[in-house]
Formats: sequence, C-alpha cells, structure tokens
Amino acid sequence: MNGAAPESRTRRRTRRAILATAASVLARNRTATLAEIADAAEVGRSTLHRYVSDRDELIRATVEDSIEVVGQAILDARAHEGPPLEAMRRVVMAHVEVGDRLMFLFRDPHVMREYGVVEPEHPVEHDPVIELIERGQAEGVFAPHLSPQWVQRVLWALVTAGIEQVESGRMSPHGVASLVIDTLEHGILAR
Amino acid sequence: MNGAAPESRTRRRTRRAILATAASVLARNRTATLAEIADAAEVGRSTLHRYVSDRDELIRATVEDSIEVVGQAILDARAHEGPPLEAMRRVVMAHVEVGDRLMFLFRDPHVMREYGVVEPEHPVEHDPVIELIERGQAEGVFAPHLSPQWVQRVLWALVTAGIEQVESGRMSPHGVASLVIDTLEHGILAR
DNA sequence: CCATTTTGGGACTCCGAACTCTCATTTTCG
DNA sequence: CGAAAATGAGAGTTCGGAGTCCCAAAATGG
Repeated sequence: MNGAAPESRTRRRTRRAILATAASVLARNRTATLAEIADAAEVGRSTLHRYVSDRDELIRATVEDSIEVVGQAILDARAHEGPPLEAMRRVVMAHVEVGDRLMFLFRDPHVMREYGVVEPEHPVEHDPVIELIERGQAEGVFAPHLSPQWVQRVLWALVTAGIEQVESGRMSPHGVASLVIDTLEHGILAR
Repeated sequence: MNGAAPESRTRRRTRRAILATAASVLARNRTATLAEIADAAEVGRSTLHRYVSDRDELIRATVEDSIEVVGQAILDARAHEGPPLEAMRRVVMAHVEVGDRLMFLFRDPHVMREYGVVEPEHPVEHDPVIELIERGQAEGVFAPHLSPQWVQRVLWALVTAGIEQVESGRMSPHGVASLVIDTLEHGILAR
C-alpha cells in the first residue's frame, strides 16, 4: 500500500510539530486560520502545505494522529492491570496528560462525526476504557446500573472541565487529576 | 434609551425563530454558514440580514438571547426554594430543557470569552446556581471541599454529556435528567 | 378588500482565507 | 566540504461565504 517512502527524521519531526500544534490550536478555536496554525507551529505557511495539501487533509491527519496519541497514552496507563479503581485513576491521569488532543477530538462532536476513522483498527468492543469499566462493574467496584458508554462519556466531560478550569486560571494544574477522580468517583454530595 | 420602536408581532416571532435556530445550529457546528442557519430557521438569507447586519451581530444577539432564556429557565426552577437536593434536581431539569442554548453558550469557551456580556445585570455573586450550591454546602448536603464554581462546571459538563448521548441515539430522552442527577450526586462508584 | 408590512429569491460585489508557484537560503547528513 | 533535502518568504490566483440591492409575491391587519 505504502510506496516504500520512509520519512526522514527532519520531516518526521516537522510533521509531528504541525499535527500536535494543530490539535492544540484547533481545540481552542475551531475557526483558526491555517496561517495561525503555521505560526503557532513555528513553520512557514508554505511548509504547512508541503505536509498537507488541504485544510481538510490537515484536520483529517490531526484526527488520525490524535487518536493514535490518545490511544497510546491509554495503553500506557495499563487499564487492564491491577484493581479497577487504581487503573481508573491512571486512566484519568493519562487523559489529563493528552488533554489537548482529547479536547480537539471531542469538544466539537462535528470533528469526530465528519473525520472519525472509518475502519477502526480496534473495534469498539476492544476499547480498553470500556473493558476497564465493565471489569470494575463485574468486580462490584463501579455502579452496575450505569452503561459503560455513559461512564466513559462522563470521564471525558470531567477531564475537559478540569482542563478548562486550569486554563481559565481558576485552578492549579497540580490538583486537577485528583479533583476529577474524586468527583468522578463520588459526585458532589457530602459523605 | 430605546427609540420607542416596539416590534410588530410578526417580526418578534421571526426574530425569536432566528435566534433559537442560530443557537441550535451553532451549538452543533460552530462553522455553520449564514445560509445554513437561515435555511434551518426557514427564512430567506435576505430576511436574516434584515434582523442582524452581521455574522458578528448574529452571534452577539444569539448570546444575549440565550443568556436570557437560560436565566429565565433557572429562575423558573426556583433554586432558592426548598431543600437543596430537590432544588438541584429542578435546576438540572431546567438545564436539560434549555440544552441547546447551554451548548451554544458553553461548549465553545471562545463564544462566551468573546461575546459574553460586558455588564452583567446580575453580578456573579447573585448567580442562583452558585448560591444554591453554597446553601447546600452550608446545610451539609453538598461536599464542602468542592468549590461552587467547580460544581457548577461539572453540572454543565454532565448535562451536555447527557444531551449528546440522547442525540447520538445511545440513550432515550426520557431518562437523561435523572441519570445526570444520579451521576452528579453519587459519581460512578458502586454503593 | 386594500394599504402596509414582511418576506423570498436572485444578481451582484467584496473580501479574506486558501491554495499555488518560485527562488533564494538554510539545514541536514554522507 | 558539498550535494541533497527542507525551509521561509513573498507574489499571484482561486474560491466561497458575507454582505448589498432590488423587485415581485405573500402575509398581515385595519
């Protein structure tokens, strides 16, 4: 399939910088200009066009890359190992760490709806987070009456909320993960 | 202040339709075209321009209108009356009912940052939801270690998540409010 | 029913972002 | 060092949405 054209180290680094910056900028401003993205990535507009022909292709490539990065972060969190509660905490921290990519992918549902991968390599049944939630429910740790998809969506929502709080200066970066975990686990009632 | 020019019933209705539709469309696609918005509102593009001169003014007017609608819905929820827990449940249901406006206002932080009212009639200290949360904390119902702003943000996040679940067909419209309330109150742990 | 208001649709211009192309310069790496 | 790769900057073109105008048709309301 691939024309046996390995990318040079230089080009690979530039490509990474472009895609990472695009995710970060587009997450915060969906109408950002290509010039703005190029500037933020510290690259000329011409160079940007050497890597992606189109705005459309830029978004497509950024989606693909972001899915890759997020997926790897979750794998690194070893969701399938250890007690579900501890695994969930690692997963939350992993989410926070790739917050930019997550916000790019999921803040605007339009992005995933239009550009989401057509042929998921790992079908939904193998999503590590879903499996973790199901495992936790089976072991009696997570509430059994909540659908795993809902729990996962809540996880995204809280992580996003936490990141926004940090960016708006209403919260220190340090405590976000634990606050999110606490709220996710226990809600807002006194106990 | 106002040039004593009361708007005819006809114009008032079309204005409402335009602003409501704009909120709904822009909430789901921040890059929607004016033509798309006009179509969705079932008015001609010319008519749209008769009510707002500019895309900028359309957004500004939609923000103002949405704040009005959301504020009224929250007032109707009587946040200051009765036990905090029940008041919070009414507030959640009110949020769900004006979900479109909420998503327009808060899904993209850029909107409120750029167009949010400059002179809030009711300063932040008088936000009924914040006051409800503080009251609930004072009465020992809500967790005291969570800042009211964080609780409010979580409330928004969960309502948004619920609405999205409904729209994606993963959940029935009926049970959303109670699911959001349950998750908000207790989190995801088994109990 | 008639005067007035409101609307829809088309034709037109304008503008900014997107995209293309070229060439000199810099960086990489054997 | 020297060839090849990669980049930056600028000029020029294209394109689509935004905004303007006009007129015939429809709806409103007295």
